[in-house]
Amino acid sequence: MAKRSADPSNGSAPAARQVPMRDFSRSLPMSLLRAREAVMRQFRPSLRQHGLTEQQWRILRALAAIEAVEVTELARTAFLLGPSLSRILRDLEARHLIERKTAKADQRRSMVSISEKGVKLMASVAPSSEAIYAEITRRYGARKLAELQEMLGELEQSLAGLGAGDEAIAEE
Amino acid sequence: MAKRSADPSNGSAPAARQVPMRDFSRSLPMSLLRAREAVMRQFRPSLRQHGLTEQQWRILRALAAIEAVEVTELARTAFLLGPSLSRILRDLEARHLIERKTAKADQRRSMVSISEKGVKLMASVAPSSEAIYAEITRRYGARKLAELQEMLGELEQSLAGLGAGDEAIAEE
DNA sequence: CGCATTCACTTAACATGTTAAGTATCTCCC
DNA sequence: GGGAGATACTTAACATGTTAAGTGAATGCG
Repeated sequence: MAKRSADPSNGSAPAARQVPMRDFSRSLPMSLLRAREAVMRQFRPSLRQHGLTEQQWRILRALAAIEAVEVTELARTAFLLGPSLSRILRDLEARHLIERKTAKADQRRSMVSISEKGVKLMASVAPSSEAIYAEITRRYGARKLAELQEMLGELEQSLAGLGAGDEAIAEE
Repeated sequence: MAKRSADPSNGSAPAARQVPMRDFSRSLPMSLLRAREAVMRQFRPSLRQHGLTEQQWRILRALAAIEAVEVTELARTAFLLGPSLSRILRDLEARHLIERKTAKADQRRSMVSISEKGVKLMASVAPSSEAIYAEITRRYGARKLAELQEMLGELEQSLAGLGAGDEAIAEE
């Protein structure tokens, strides 16, 4: 349908087809990207209705289960880089959805926690969020979903030691 | 190690644990996000050495296999939103890695193609990129990788009809 | 023909991703 | 106890993600 015929009538066709590679659209990164987007597309409308972005929601969820965390650990939990987290925390604090106070023992650290208002917001979002997750599980199959997550985890594991490129491994 | 004990000495512990939900870190979106990041972390150093971002590389790869495409179709192929693509094309054109000319039949459309310089750049990146992909395949297992991609594709499929939230489905 | 709609982008504006640099605090060792 | 280095963030700067609005060119229809 969307197939494009060669159309040799093009007067000055530039270079192409010179670098043979795997079919791009079937690469692992693209598969992961598309799959994740297909999933997140389901959640975004509901979050948006409540004035939350995906990342803000991640932060609130990470905070909901604990009393307080340091920013660094929160970054690890919510899988955000420090600078992103720093900005988002500033905004969430301005909206009074979280609270921050510097640790007594170490003035460098600041402990972050969810506020009452944040808890209430979460409570208003959670039902719809759970419903969407349930629908995804229903469509894809609970067993298959668990298997997929298992395989994703193993993929992570198998790449764990491969480093960020310039860090020479120290233990051998 | 990183386990945090309750520490009841906290004078004014704010709200927490109020909204029971699935363990956040095991959610499907997070699994997909972490897996993709684990994969892309392998590729980024090599791309960066050649002055390319992940998205610029996606665009060049999408262009390498064809003579020319419209921007809209390129957006679909490279899985980028129009505005992102528009900016990146502007930059790639300024670097003479791609070429653009407006279609004869329809002045609105512009046909994008990779340039000679772009082809050469791709040729210099491709070997390392293929090597990395091969190493990932080796570590994870070729069969398992194919299976994973199959499952990711099925996940996409099973969510295909679920729409962007506000579009009423017409066929039932 | 004329004009409202649609279409194919591009711009704009704001949030986040990403790397590098800055700042304040803490630790350790002399 | 004092200064070098490490730590825990925060800022800065630039690229991309994301939605909405803008622009110019086709299309359709009265």
